[in-house]
Amino acid sequence: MRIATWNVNSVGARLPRLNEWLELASPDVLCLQETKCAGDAFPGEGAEALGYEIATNGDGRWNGVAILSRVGLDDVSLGFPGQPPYAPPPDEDDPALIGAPPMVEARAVGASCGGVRVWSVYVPNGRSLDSPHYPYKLEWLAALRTALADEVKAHDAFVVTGDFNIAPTDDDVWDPGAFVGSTHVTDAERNALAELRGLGLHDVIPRAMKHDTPYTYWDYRAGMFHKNMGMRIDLFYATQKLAGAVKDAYVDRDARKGKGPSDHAPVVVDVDL
DNA sequence: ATGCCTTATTTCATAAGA
Repeated sequence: MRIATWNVNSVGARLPRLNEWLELASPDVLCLQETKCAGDAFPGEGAEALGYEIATNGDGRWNGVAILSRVGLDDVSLGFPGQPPYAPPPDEDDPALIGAPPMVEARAVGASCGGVRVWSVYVPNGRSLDSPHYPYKLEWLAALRTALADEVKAHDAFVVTGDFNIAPTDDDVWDPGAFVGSTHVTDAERNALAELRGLGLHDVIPRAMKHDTPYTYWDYRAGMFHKNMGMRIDLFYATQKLAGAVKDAYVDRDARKGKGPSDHAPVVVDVDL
């Protein structure tokens, strides 16, 4: 069984690359993040023609997650119990936003696929350490851990995967010095990952395919992909049952090349259950 | 080696991404 995750940075803009990649890599389950489309607007005809069922959770312009599966798609959860809304402080300069209800964003979708409980997550970015988005990120991760505790107990074969927007160690960024004072590398964020692992989840680290650095994201700007100035922020956290069944795991950096790529590469994990 | 930013929208400018 092949399970993959990919932040596509808009499924609409990435549609030709996505459908091409589905045929090429032929995953049984594909978790998507940053689909950037409403749930009922997901352009899934190409995937369905290849035999995939699709579960989507979408907001529209931002966020958006999905699971594509050709090995069954049951017990779909849009978001998780207790998922906190994003509620920034009122913006005095924008009266239209004052009094707007806080919004639970489309950042998580769960489903049971071929005997594996799968969650596709897009963790909030955090933006900067002094932004309200940063405590939101930490709160979101704490709530995710609480919600998944029961799921991990209930499913031997379990994985939560996607764009965590956290580099687990300094080895997971090209230059730790460039991140001093930034999000994605703080002790608080890394502790949140450690808390998740504390549920009994294992970080399945993929092969890099090149450079011995299994980065999954490279900024579009300044040729950073070509200089291998990247980060490993797309993670695959699996129970022992699933992690112990892994036969191969790799970053498909070829998908980061060529015309119209996402800024993230897919992570592909092969398991023999 | 595979190319020097991209996305959707409040569109010819902006916010967000990480």
